[in-house]
Amino acid sequence: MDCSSPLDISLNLNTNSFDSNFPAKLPKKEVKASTSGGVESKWLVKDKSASELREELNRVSSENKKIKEMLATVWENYNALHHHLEKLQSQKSPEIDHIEQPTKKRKQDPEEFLGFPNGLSSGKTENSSSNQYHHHHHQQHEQKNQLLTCKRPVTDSFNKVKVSTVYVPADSSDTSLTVKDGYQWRKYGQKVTRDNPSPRAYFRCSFAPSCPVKKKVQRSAEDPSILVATYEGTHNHLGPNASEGDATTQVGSSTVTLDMVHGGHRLALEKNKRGTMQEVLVQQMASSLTNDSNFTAALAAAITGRLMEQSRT
DNA sequence: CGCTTTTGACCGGCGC
DNA sequence: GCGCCGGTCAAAAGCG
Repeated sequence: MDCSSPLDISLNLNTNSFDSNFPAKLPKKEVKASTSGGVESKWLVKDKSASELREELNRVSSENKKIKEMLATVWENYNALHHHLEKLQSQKSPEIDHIEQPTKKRKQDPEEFLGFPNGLSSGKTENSSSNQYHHHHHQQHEQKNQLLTCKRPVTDSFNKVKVSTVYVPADSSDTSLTVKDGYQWRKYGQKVTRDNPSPRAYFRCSFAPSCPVKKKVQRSAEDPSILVATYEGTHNHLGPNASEGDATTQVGSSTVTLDMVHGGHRLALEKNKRGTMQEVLVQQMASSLTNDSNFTAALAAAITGRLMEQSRT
């Protein structure tokens, strides 16, 4: 995994200062030293209003504590979800299909679509998908619809087309719907969908037709700074720049590896129907943390870094 | 000149 | 059957 990133994504939410006795213990001089610029002079000048400062410090530290707790909860939820998912995958549970949502809708909402049960592995080990492609994409299409609509009973074709969803932070001013993942893609269509003002781009692997993989990229309706890439199928060749199965995403100068295959902690935020509650919880927490998209992005990057760190140890 | 992207047309599934 | 919608096709334009 390539997680060396030029981007500074250290969890800079005062987690370094999460030492429980941080606020009480810290002498004012240290506070002064740890702050910078104009803020520093402010601290110096207001030396006499120490009680005010202490109050503010306490307030900030309690906020930090809350954030820390939230992150811990997110992490717990993530782990729980992850374990659950692994269990399901190992069992190849057939009943995964008929959980909730007996929706009569023709198609699921995009956000629901993102909660695709099969979404976790881009299938490095799965190569049966390539077999069916030369029957043409109709079959694939059928299977996909089968999956989407939950209309028919589960058959063993269920697992043939791997679908995974990857959330990639991207500059919201960047209108190009490109997610660099080490593979070469050829765009074959673009559509504006009903539930999302931003268009959806359709890509095929440039190795097509021998490689059946397709991807859809669309800006998240909720958070325009996030690109949602949906991969369908499995590459039957090695990627030109990346190890197979890893989606190495370059955002600006930073490189974030989105490992969708290995058992370790994944960076991609992926939804599972059974994990929807957790996901919603996470999102609510996230939105309650801030309305500032910059903060959100920084937080996401920070969490990503932490997850990566832990997954390596 | 060949490859890629753009974009309107077309197709098939689905709900009403 | 009709209209809506997502997905795909394919001709034209763009680009190196």
